[in-house]
Amino acid sequence: MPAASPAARRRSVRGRPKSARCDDLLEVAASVFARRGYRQTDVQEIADALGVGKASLYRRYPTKRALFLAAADHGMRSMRERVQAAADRERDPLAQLAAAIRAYLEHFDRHPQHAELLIQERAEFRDRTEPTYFAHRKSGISRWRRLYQDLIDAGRVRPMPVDRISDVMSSAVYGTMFTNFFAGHSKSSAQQAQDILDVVFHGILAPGRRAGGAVGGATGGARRRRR
Amino acid sequence: MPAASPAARRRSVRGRPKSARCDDLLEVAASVFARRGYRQTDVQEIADALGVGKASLYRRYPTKRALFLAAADHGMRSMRERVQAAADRERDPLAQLAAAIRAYLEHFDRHPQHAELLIQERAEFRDRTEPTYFAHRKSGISRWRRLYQDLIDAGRVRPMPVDRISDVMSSAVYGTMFTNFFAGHSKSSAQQAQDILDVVFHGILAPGRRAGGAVGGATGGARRRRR
Amino acid sequence: MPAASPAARRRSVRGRPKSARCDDLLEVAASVFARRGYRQTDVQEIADALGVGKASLYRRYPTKRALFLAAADHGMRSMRERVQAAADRERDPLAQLAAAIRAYLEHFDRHPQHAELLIQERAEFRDRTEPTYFAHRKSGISRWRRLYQDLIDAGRVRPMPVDRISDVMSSAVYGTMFTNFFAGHSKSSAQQAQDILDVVFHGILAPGRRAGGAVGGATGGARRRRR
Amino acid sequence: MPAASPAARRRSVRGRPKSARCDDLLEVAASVFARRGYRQTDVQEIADALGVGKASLYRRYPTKRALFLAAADHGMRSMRERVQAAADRERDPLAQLAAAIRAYLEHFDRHPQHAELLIQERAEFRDRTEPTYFAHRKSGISRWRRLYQDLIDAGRVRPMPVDRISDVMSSAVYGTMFTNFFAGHSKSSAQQAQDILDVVFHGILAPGRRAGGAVGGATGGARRRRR
DNA sequence: TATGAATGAGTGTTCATTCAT
DNA sequence: AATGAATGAACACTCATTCAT
Repeated sequence: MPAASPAARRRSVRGRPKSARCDDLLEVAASVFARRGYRQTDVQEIADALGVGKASLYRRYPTKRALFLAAADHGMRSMRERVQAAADRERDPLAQLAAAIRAYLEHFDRHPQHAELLIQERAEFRDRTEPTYFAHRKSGISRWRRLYQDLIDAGRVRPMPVDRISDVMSSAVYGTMFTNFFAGHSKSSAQQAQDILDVVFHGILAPGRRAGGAVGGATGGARRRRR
Repeated sequence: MPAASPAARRRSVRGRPKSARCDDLLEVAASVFARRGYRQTDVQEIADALGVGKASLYRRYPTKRALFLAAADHGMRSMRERVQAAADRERDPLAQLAAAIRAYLEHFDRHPQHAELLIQERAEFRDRTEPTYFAHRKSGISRWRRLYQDLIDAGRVRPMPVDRISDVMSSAVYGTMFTNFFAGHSKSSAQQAQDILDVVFHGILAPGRRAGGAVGGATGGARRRRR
Repeated sequence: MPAASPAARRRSVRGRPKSARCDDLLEVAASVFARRGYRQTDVQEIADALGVGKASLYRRYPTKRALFLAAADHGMRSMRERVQAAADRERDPLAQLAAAIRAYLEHFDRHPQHAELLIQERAEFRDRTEPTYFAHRKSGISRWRRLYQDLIDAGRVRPMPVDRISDVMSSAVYGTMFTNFFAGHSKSSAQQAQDILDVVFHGILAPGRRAGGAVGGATGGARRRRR
Repeated sequence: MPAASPAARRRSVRGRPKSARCDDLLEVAASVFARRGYRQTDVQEIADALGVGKASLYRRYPTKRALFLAAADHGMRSMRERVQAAADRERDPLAQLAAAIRAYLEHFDRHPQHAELLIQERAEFRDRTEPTYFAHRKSGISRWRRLYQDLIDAGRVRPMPVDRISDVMSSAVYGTMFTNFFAGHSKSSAQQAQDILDVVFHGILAPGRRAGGAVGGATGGARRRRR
């Protein structure tokens, strides 16, 4: 189908489910929102980028805000799918974890607009009951909590509250993503994933000195069971 | 005040003297910007909060943007001072690190508006060559890199690239701060600092299993098996 | 309307059709600008006078300045058309000249706002490369220069540089218009035209004394006696 | 007195009558108003140019408007003085007229800011009962009307209403001044004065054809008494 | 008196949203 | 249904004038 006119193209998909075109729409919207920022984005720009009239956009999404949030949700959903799929391709739990982190960093690396939208969302819609990202994170986190618990039960991970693992791991990954986004990459996503895992798996203290630390030790609920 | 020259003295009393305190001004501006968001904030609101005329603000800061950036810089500066001071109160390097992390998390806990401004800045001024936060971070990071190297030299931390420690630690702390900010606290800042240190110092793997991991091995290489 | 193609036809009815008449718009704008002055005129006032929204004006003219200049150009264009038409109705060259002057003065008499805009333009847009009036004047002057030359060739006008006739005539007419505008009329436009023509055609010196004047001699040179 | 400091200079004229410094002040104000336009001129700019505080200006002139009008009046007064003086230096009435026109054009040539202020005044203060220029003109015109009448009585100027001479002459001179101002000079002021006088004194029609004109002739009150 | 600081009232321009085809 | 025109509500910034030394 070489170079159909927009009108013809549109006609040719008549009857196709809306969702396909809707995905395109949200991708385009995400790009524009990310490139220009929410406030700087004129709805007309998105309409132009899509080759449709402005009012047609308003037909599908009642407000600019709704359009933006749909685009943000779409980005998060596609990220989660990618991460899930990457994890599912591995068998070993630790390998699953590694794959997930890699996939996560790589996703935002390849789709920085999705990271941008997280920022924009927070900046503009501080009132939203739950930010898109954390809504998704919460619903995705249980898989990993289960995984951590299984590893502890299997003796591969030392006994400790799964919350602690989960929180630190999430923060490290999340912080890396934002740092990349804000300040640019210094290393590849794969290398960054390696680094996180090396530190989180093995710690940084020299083996012989582990027990004696004045900090990070048994105090404050971080009571290590082993001595 | 060692006897100013008559001319200088006269100049100093010419006209109506300045009135408002500059630090207060930036604190108030930061609060309003954080509460309402950059775009939603009418400069008039800040003027009202200060009890001054809008034009008086424009006398000191030529644009809304300049006022905002001054407030953001002010917030970062005060955070850094607090963190430095906390670290300086400790003697042991690991204790310094712990104190710094605690102070960092506590600062943003007590002054969430400073975190908010980081978001707002990114959302509105994507073009700024270097975001405030990272400008400050870069200039503050060297202290910690030296500290990590000293710990390695002293045999207290196992040999590894200081970059790796620095990046993971920074990301974990930064990610925790943003998570707190976006999704609220589940634990106290002190506890969160403990958790980070426990994981980063000791790792999560059970001692017996450390060497054999298929992933997260100690090697620096990005030995990716797939792709 | 010879059967537009379906595509063109469809495009032509896309969206809400334009409504307001452009000439009316500029006439109204000219009146308001003239009545209140450029700076004192709030664009809203023009919109109100037209019964449209302010933003609708900005749709057609991107800035207040552009709107003003369009109104000024419109005024000059309509003046020139009127003058041309009046001259074209006459056959004899001298009668053409008389008709043109009369029409010119009458135009500004009936549309004083067009004179006002010339003043306003100069006052506000000193930087404009060429004032509207003189751009129009330059392009209209050649007709008259040719006419003067023909009259000299035909022996009806005494030999002299056409520039001199053209400059003095233009200035007299232009000065009369501005005087009327600033200070009000003391006579009808037709009478003023008569007066100018009487003086410029016949001079004021008594016939017998013509040759001997100490000043204003017929020579082209700037034979200044002093300085 | 080589290069006194502003303060010293000011001190050195203490006791001197106000008017001298007032003239300087108005000249400076005129320059700034002319260079930037009335609206674009910030009172601060004039204060800076004078090396005084803004409030000190407000002490002498209660409003920006009053300051401007004083500057405009000052410019007109100095023009009239110059023109009067030039005319007074001549003995022959026609030479007086010539000298006055030359002086007038030369004044605005050398002080274009005075022309600018006439424009600005009209643009900004349309409500002023009588524009500065015409107030001055009216009070200065009687001299010339008397002069024209004397010339008619003496038989040097053909019998005609003095109004007609006065109006056409004034308009030609006024129009030339504005044309120079708006569109730049094509000739020297002295040459322009010559041209005006040549045309107004001798007319442009060839001597033999004078009587027969279809226009500019005896109609409309312009009834030439001589045949 | 002379001054610089302070400010309130005013305005050009934008754009999300609605309307009329 | 689809579209471009129309628009009201909003807001950053200016500056003549006043105020407090």
